[in-house]
Amino acid sequence: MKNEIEIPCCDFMHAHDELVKKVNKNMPEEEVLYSLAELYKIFADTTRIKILYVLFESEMCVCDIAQLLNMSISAISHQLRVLKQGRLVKFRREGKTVFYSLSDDHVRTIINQGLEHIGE
Amino acid sequence: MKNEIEIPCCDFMHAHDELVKKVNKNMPEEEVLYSLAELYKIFADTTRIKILYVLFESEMCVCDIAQLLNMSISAISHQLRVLKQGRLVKFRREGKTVFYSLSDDHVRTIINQGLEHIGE
DNA sequence: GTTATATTTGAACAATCGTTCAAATAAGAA
DNA sequence: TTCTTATTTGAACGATTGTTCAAATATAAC
Repeated sequence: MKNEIEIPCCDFMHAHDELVKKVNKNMPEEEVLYSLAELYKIFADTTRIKILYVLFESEMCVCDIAQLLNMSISAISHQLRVLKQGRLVKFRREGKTVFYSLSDDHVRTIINQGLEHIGE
Repeated sequence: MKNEIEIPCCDFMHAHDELVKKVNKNMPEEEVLYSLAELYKIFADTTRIKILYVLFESEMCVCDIAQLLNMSISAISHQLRVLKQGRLVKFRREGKTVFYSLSDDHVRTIINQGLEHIGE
């Protein structure tokens, strides 16, 4: 069965006008929605979550993180770049070594809320 | 340059033993890490975030959501299934119509923390 | 039973993602 | 300079993802 143009299915909206207005008013800009989704994408991978857990304890260099997680330097470096771009970690160089650390506390809060949700 | 087996790169760990123990102690089980990543994957898409924002206001049927977001019924239904499987939304049937609503308040908290992070 | 409406589902598709591998930097030591 | 170490980067690969399309249910009305 084919839909008419513009009207996907229902003959009428169940939702009344006032509610529709309210939804449209509170819906964030497309740009904000995109940034939000991008942020959660960063948390949506076990390797990156592991890296964040490691950095909960202390700043650490790429090589130590790789050894702790038993993964290749390259894989960790690629993921640190993603975390860096999302402003979830910051870094400082000391000679040949680069030390990474958490950039703020939202990371802990978001992870803790996630844990609360799944631990029901 | 090729790595030795088991040792990815550094000649020594910068991190001392006590710290390594602490990291290993606080690292959640692989299963928990997987569930966490799965949860954030659900938030990692603008369409699903939009659906959640719509449901912040009121329970709503599939068709109304589709019209509000100007998307196909099928696309919305597929995403509602993902949200349902993640226990982020619940539903009730009323005749031919299925109404969806938020299943708990972690959703709002997680989205608000995300907004705080990007809004700096 | 048939018909119409609301929703779900499966297959297909392009697009995106995470890791590996190899090569390229960056910085200090010789 | 050359050598070694620590990290980054780009290309390639298979794996996963979101949407579309078409077909399948589910429920109510006739």
